[in-house]
Formats: sequence, structure tokens, C-alpha cells
Amino acid sequence: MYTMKRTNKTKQIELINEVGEVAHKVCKVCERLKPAEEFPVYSDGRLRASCQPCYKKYKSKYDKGNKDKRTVYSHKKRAEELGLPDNFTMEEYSELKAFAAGRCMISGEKVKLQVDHFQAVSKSWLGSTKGNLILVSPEVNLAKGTMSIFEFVQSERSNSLIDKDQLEKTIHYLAQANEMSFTEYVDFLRLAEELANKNKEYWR
DNA sequence: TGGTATCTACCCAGACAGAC
DNA sequence: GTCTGTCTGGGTAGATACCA
Repeated sequence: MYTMKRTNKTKQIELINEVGEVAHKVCKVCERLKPAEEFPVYSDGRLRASCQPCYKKYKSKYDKGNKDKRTVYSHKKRAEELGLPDNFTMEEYSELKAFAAGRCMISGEKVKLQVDHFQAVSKSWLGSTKGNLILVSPEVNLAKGTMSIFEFVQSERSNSLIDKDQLEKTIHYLAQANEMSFTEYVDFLRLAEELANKNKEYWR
């Protein structure tokens, strides 16, 4: 035997059992009467207004509409897990996209872009920061892999994938982001690579 | 050939600030 | 106080390539 009740704010129908618990509830979105188990619960035990499938649809829509946030978050997280600098922000990601203007920051190709580390995080030296993240084409990203930019430039895999002017512009941008001159930044990258390699050898 | 590394895309649970 | 929308944090799967 149930008693019927309406929630205070959304006026949804709830069926209360003999021990005073919500047994069934009408979903706010699909308006179907469903068992309490089909509703997500808050930490205090209350049921959400929308049922699991409706809530799932809502979450999925939210994630799709906030891809940038997820991208920034996942890159920060990876750097954090590796104990590397991880202070990249949404504003900096927006600046980076504005700078790239839809073009790969290495090949200059106008395609769908992916976020890549100028010096790979696997080098365990530079992390997810404004001065180390770039937007590149999937092709460049895959070809570059774990190589540093110097290794990539010298490798055969970079054949036809590097636009010299574009790369120069990118290095200028990253140098500025790191508050350095072009040459200072190149020296810094070389030093970072050297230290990363020594670090790798030491732990081998 | 399996493990590892680079990503994107998607799913899910729960916390929290602010509106009502 | 209740409830919602937003946000954070954790996870998995799949594509591709390299390396031991």
C-alpha cells in the first residue's frame, strides 16, 4: 500500500511505502512512473528529479557541449600524474586555439586539430603548461609520437609534415608564453631535452 | 607480438553554488 | 530547506604507432 505525495519544488508525484521511503517516482523529463532504483541519488539519499536514462542523456549532452573543458582537464591530469607542471587553463586553451586559427601549428594544414605537448610528457620534464602545449593535425601528432621537436625535425617521419614558417611562428608564440626570446626558448628546449635524457639514463 | 605511449570520445558518480 | 544545473574527478574503449 502506497501513499501519494508531491515534491515541494517540482511537484513530481512520489509513491511512499509503509516505512516512509519513496518506492516509485514520476520522472521530471520523461514523465514516466518508475521504481526508486531507477533514479540517481544524492549523497544524502534523496532521489534526483530525472530518471537514470534521462539524467544520462543530460550528462552526455553536457560533455559534448564542454569538450574544451574535458580536453584541458585530461591534459592537466596526465601531467599531474607524472609529477610535471600542470597549470594549463581554459583561457590559455582559448588563446592557443585563437593563435592556431584552425591550422596545425607544425604543418600549417587546416584540419581538425589535436592537443600535443611540444616536448612530450614522456620525457618527464615539461608538463601541461601554456608554453608546452600546441595544436597539431592527427597526422603530425602520430608521426611525432614521443619525439622532441628537434628529434622530429631530424627524423624521416617529419618529411612533408613541417611548414618552416609555421613552425617558426609557433616557436615565437611558445617563447612569448614562456616570457623568453626566440633563441632563449630554443636553448631552453635543448637544455630540457638534455636533462630529460640524462634523467632517463640515470633511472635506467 | 604484447606492452606502452600518444590522443579523442564517451560514460558515470558525486559535490557544490545558487536559485527558488 | 529543497532542487537544479554546472562542474570535477575517475574510468573505459578505440585508433595508431613504436619498441623490446
